[in-house]
Formats: sequence, structure tokens, C-alpha cells
Amino acid sequence: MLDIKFVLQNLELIKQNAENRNVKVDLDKIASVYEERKLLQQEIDELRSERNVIAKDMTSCSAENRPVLVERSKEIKEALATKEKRFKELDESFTSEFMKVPNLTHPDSPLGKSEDYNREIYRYKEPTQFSFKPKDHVEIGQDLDLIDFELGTKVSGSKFYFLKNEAVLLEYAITKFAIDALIKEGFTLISTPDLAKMEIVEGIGYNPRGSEAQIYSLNNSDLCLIGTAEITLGGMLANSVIDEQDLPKKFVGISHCFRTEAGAYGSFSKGLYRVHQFTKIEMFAFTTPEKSEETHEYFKGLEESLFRALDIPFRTIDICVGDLGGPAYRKYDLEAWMPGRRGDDENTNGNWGEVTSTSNCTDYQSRRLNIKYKSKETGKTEYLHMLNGTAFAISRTLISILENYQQSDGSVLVPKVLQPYLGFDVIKR
RNA sequence: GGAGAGUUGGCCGAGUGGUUUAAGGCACUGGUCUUGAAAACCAGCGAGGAGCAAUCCUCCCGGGGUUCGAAUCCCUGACUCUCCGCCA
Repeated sequence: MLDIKFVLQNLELIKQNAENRNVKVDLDKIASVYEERKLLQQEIDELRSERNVIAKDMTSCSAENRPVLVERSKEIKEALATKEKRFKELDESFTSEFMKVPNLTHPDSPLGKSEDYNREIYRYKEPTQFSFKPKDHVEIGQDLDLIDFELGTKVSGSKFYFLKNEAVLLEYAITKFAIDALIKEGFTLISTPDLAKMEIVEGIGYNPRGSEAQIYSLNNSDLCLIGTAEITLGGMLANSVIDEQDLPKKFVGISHCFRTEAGAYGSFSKGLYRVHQFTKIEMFAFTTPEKSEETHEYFKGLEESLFRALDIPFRTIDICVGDLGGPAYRKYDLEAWMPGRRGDDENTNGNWGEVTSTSNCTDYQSRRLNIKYKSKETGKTEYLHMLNGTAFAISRTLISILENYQQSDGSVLVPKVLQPYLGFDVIKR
């Protein structure tokens, strides 16, 4: 959510921004409904003011005047009921459209309508070379008895899986490695609920309703399965005011993530790449507006250093304007090399696949969730900035490890940095 | 699951139908004093909206109701605490 005053004063800029971001939103309707709502609000205020005056006079008025005042007050009450009902309709109409307005965009984000315009800004190593034909992680997982998709389908449905044996240990090793690194950076460790209220989910910017919803919701309840710990970590401070001296607040959360993945099929989402449930280690920060860009770069740097530590080739992408989600002001993705992924050309093997992502959502989420900070200098309360970043999404990290570290004999080496957490350096049968 | 008590500004907390347009305290900001600081004293200080301004409106957990008038009464939902029951 943006500041309505800012939107009205910069209507053309906001229109252009929405168009650049591929968001369909009727800003003229927003402006006209808001104006109508405002005028009605003024009428309502006048009536209320008169009612308040009468209520005050009532204590001191003469006996014969009293029925006159009561009569007028009753008229006001009826008039108010009608106007307030209309106001509620206008307000709902305004709010539902206004919520669609996307965040402003960082001036350096590449302009473009689709992911083709995303800009590579950093690369760590070139794609892994093999002296043999590399397998994909589905085959490796099967051969080494690490991942069982058939069991997942049998018990829970398609796009569910069971991790087995060393893959389970890898999940814990990756988790512990990330936690250790981030605690050193001053993050507070959190294990969050896997369910959250709809108002929180919406506040973060996800749409939990409708056919395109990426979020599972529970019947007979206002709860949703979280799609990411971003929801619960951001929701932690909903409706609160933080002293500036307590910022930035940095959290690292461990959570299960649930995604409906409606309509996501095909060879680009094979195996573990696109699943209904996975574990994620998520970074989150609340900062002052002045510090959010710096923190965003810091998160990007952390994500890069974590993947460099695994020694897996990756590239960092500055996401283009048209590919940004509603809340993001700017977003960077890390794409790891996945040797088993289908190439852009059907006959080639290997491709880049998104493994982490970090967004600066500025005050877009804090406005919806009502999270402010008290400025030390002015004593005023202002909306703070919120940022999120993936440390590791376990499922996709497993893909990148299994596929890049596979050997000609079918075994998989363990990244050096994880060996101390596992006590072995190779997975084989 | 049963019984009882609660939810008020950044925090604590008074307030059971009309001088509460929310007392008081803490914290915070400015000032006096001081070599400096602390203390003390003085002053300011909740949020949102409309308006050039004066000023006006809304907000006392959410929703609904009673009343000329509701933080205050009624209904309902959420949450917190205490005790009991059950249970990893």
C-alpha cells in the first residue's frame, strides 16, 4: 500500500509505474472514488459535530427545549445511518482497488515487461563441466535413494516428496550452516508458525483468495498455510511502534513453506524445483527508510557469500520492473547452475534456476501492517522499511548440490563447508 | 473443555452514561540551573482524517446493538491472565 496523498499528487507517475510493472489498476477510479468518499466524510463530520453539540446542551437546556433537541438529534441519527452506509460502500470500493497499486520502483531496476529484461550483475564461476553426461537430481535422488516422489504422490499428491537418508541429513546440515553464519551477523534466530491469519498474509502482499492464489487457506478458519516465513516474520511486529535505537532488527527464520503452484507444470518445474512444500531459511529486516537500500545490498551480499561457500556456480540478477511482485521496490535473485535442468533449447542440458531472492519492500508492507518507528530526532512516528531475503530454500539447494557435485561413478560429493556438519564427504551406494 | 478476571496513547495506569475534547506517572523533546553530567524545576508531548486557517471529525481489542448522548450498558468474536480438567 502506498500513501494515498502521494498517489493523488503524482497520479501520472503512479499510472506509468503500474503500467511498467504489468499491473492493471484503475487509478482514475481510485481518484474519483476517493474524492466522493472525502466529500461524504465531510458531510458526516458536520452531522456528527451537530449531534455532539446537542448532546452537550442537553445537560443544561430548559425543560421545554429538551424535546426539540431530542427530535433534531433523532433526525441526525437517521441521516447519519444512510450516509454511513454509503460511506462504507465507497470505502470498500476504494480500498480494494487501492490495494492493487504496486510499490514504487527503484530507478536502477532494468526497464522491461518480462524476465527477458532481467539484468545479470554478478557471476560466480562458469557452468560446471562434466566428462560424462550428467544426470538430473530426480535420477540422482532415485539412484542414491535420497528423494522419493512416488511416495510423495501416493501419500500427499503430486508435487510432494519424501526426503530419505543423507538428503534428510543434508537438510539439517544446510540449515545449521546458514544459522551459524547468520547468528554471527547478528540475526535473531526464530522458528515461526506455519500458519498465519489472512490479514497478516494480505498485509505482506499475498492474495490468499481466488483461483490464482499461491497460498493454501484452511476451511472454516481465517488461517492460511504460509508460503514463506516472510509472512510470519513480517507479521511479528504488526500494529506496533519501534524505537529508532532498536533498529535495524534482523531475524533469521526457519519455516516450512506451502505453495499451491496452481498451473505450474512442464519440464522447467520438474522434480524438486516446484513443489507444494519445502523448508526455507529466511532472512528478514526492519530498518529505517535511510538504511533499507544499504540493507538490501547487505542481504544480496549474504546470499552470494552463502552460495559461494557451497562453491556452486551462480549468477545474480537484478529483476526488471515488469517482473517485480506488488510489494517489491527492488529485487535480486540468485540463480544457481543446474546441470540437469532443461536448457533454453530443448536439446541442450543445464540451465540457471532461481535459488534465492531478496526484496526491498520499503514501506509498502509496513503501511498495511501498521508498523512504525519512533524517530529519535523528531519524536514522530513513521512507517519503517521491511526487507526479506532467502538464505537457503532447501529443495532447490539440494538440486544444485546433487547436480553440480555428482561424479562419474554416480556418487555425489559433499560441499566442503557442509562436511563438518555431516561427518562424511561423499554420498554413494 | 469448565469457572472467574481482564484488554485504555511508545510503556504503566485512572476512569461504570453527559465539565474525559482520556487523569496521573514513565519515556521522549526543549529550557532553567551546572565546568560537564545527574538530580531538581518549567514547558511541550497519542494516532488518523478534512481545512489556507480558526476549527471540526474519528479512534479506549474487533464486530453489532441500546440511548438525545457510550471508554462506560447489552450481544457477539478474538486474545491475555488465574484456577480446574485433559494431554504430548
